[in-house]
Amino acid sequence: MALKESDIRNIFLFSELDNNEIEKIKSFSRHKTFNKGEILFFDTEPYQGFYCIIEGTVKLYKISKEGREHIMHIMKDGDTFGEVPVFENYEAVLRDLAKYPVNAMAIDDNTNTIQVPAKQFLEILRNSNELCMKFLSTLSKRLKILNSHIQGITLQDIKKRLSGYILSEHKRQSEERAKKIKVKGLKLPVSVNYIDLAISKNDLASHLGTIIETLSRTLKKLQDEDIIEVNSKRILIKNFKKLISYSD
Amino acid sequence: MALKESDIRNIFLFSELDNNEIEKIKSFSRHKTFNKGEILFFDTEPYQGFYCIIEGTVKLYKISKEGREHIMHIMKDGDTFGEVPVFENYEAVLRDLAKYPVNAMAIDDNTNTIQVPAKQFLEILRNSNELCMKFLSTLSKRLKILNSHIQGITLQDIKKRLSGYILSEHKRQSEERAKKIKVKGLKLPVSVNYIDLAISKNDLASHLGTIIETLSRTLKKLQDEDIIEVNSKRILIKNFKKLISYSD
DNA sequence: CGTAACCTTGATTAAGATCAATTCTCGTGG
DNA sequence: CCACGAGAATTGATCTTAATCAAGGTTACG
Repeated sequence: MALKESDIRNIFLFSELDNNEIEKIKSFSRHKTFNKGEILFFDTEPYQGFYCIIEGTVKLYKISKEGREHIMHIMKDGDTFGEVPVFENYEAVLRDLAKYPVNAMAIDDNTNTIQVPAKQFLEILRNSNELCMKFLSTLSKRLKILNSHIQGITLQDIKKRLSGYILSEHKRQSEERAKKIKVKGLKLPVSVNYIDLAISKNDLASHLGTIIETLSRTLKKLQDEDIIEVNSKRILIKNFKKLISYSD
Repeated sequence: MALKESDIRNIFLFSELDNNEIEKIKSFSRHKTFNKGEILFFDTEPYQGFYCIIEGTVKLYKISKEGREHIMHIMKDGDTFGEVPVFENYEAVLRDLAKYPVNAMAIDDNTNTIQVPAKQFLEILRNSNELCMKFLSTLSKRLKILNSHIQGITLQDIKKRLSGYILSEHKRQSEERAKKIKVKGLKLPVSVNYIDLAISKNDLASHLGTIIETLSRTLKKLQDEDIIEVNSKRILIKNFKKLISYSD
């Protein structure tokens, strides 16, 4: 399947480039599709370039010596990842000495991506202030997310972290729905009081810095307090106020 | 005390700007000095612009509802911080609605800083690809640091985190020494097998995601294993190999 | 040399991890 | 349409790490 221009324009980073630049990026980028469980890259691998997600979900994670996993980020449609080495260790990238900073695995079937090679891309970047500003915005948003991630893990117990996650997912999924209504004209409910877990409970636990048993118990606690109701992948929010009060 | 051009050039971000740009930045930036314990900004405060450290040390931290503190970053000479809102929430900055993302406190006396107002700065940024690239590099380095920070906190116990910190400080202080020899021609020992703690043990504990009692016990454990020797602020490294093996 | 800030050490507690045993869910083939 | 089996999730019992609470010791500095 060939790369479409519209796919590229849906990537936030590239959304405002001119046709000429889009053409260039199309010409040297590779289109790659992954199934659930397939690896995009390991953190031991030589750096090849960054990825953009056209459609699907990718988890970025680290593994400890003992085999424990922690998910740093869940990336979705329109997101970009693995760009850090381009700016952080530019020299190393040019000399093929850089490595990927994390592991990346597809967690949806048919996860559809573009791989953008670093070297060719750098030339476009140097001539496009617009693109630089987009990258600055992207990296800043990521810094903000990592910041609150650290805050959660170091300053909040698991009940609070889970409450925060449910609320932020509710927000994200609402925005997602609003976007679909706007772009595709779909008739979707504007506002709902539930979230649908987009990832497995195992992955959620790993993202919250805990393990699945503890997550299970914590979900039950929130349910026992009549704050949420869990039906497999769907979590109904019955008491927003209390959930917000837990999440700080 | 007036701002000197050489002070500005020592800030990594501004090191390669032309004289004209340096003059502009000088003209609208404010020179501010803080003593130990003084606050640069709180995370509840309206955003005024970012800071550069000419000399001194600043801790960036968050506080939980219960009053526990976690130090995200320790910033030193030449470092910049608080730039994220400029790129992350540009609109909000222009309308004076943005807030600082963390709290910042000086932890050295006579911490000497420049405060750069966001609005005027944005105009220079838009016309300088060079400056954009510098920022991309700065933010990427910070992302990398936050990444390993999360990794440490979620995947390593305190002994490992402490070992890692000692080694990274040893590296940083060695580079610092090398720089001073080069720039000022000082006669310093090129290589030493100790580190001098630049921050209080309380702050170190908070940075490692623990409390001072646990830090104290962990230092003692490493000392009992004959890996380090602690003399108040100086930590002698007696067994690099073991320290490295602990730090992953 | 006195006092406050900093640090160490000990005893106890608590949150969450680990280990182990079921149970639930869902896709596949008979 | 049902039975089977595998992976996912739940639940319980126990263990571990590090936090909390409490007391005493050190250091630095006016």
